[in-house]
Amino acid sequence: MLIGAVAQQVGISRDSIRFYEKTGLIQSHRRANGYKEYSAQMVDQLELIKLLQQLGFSLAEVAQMLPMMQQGQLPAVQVQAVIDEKISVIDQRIADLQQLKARLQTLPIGEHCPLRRDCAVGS
Amino acid sequence: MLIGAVAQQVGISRDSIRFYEKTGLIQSHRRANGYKEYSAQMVDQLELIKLLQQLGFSLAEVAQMLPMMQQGQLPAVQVQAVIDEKISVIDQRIADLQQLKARLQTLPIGEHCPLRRDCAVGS
DNA sequence: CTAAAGGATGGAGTACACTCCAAGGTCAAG
DNA sequence: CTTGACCTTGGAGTGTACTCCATCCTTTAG
Repeated sequence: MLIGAVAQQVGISRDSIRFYEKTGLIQSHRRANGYKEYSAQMVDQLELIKLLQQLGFSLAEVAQMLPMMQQGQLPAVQVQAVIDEKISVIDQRIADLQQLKARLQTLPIGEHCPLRRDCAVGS
Repeated sequence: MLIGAVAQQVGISRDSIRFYEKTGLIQSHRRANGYKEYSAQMVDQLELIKLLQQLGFSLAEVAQMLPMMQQGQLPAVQVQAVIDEKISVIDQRIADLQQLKARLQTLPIGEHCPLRRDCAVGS
């Protein structure tokens, strides 16, 4: 596939893809005419990148996680350590989010106010 | 408290605090000498800001969430809608993180490789 | 009285992740 | 053989969130 098709399928811009390539996050090969050619797996890979980013990982972190996730078979011991570390980051983040959610849910929202003029509604 | 003490307690820079103030996220009042004075609650507030940011909310979003969270008594209906929206964002984020964690945990890490030369360990 | 440790301000600079633009090449359709 | 849609590169510009710097003011210790 060419860049435009990939961009459309993943739902990101061509410029983002070019940017990722420039920074070495992804690779492509060239057609005879100089156009970049992307495989179907690239769509998956870019979707993964997109997801990881939405979850708050920086591109540097994504670059670290990608090779672990995209391959079917993985090196070993040291990689497991990195994965464990990422998992604990994720666990912490989940815990924080749950705590935040609880905090939001238990806010005392009073019958107070609905339409009274002594009620200062922000906006 | 003065800015330095607050910064140290929260674990952020004075410049960050000044930046938050410049953008209207927080407020302080002045001492007679022109120095900014911060209350003890400001420490809590800044810790909340820090947490929300770590969870991936932008300062704009934090600005929207802060007034809801710091007050004891809240306006009402429309605010509840905003809170519900934030909670669903949080739920989605938790779900994604859990899925990602599962994906990381089920990666096929082979006995493959530990110290063989045909093993391409990234770095 | 002076020096050091803080505080204030304004403005420039930085890192990250794009985003936009200009100038030009490629290719299928009419 | 031109038009239009798509591709290329390089480089400039943007938004967010700081970070650093220079210059100046205030307060406390010696």
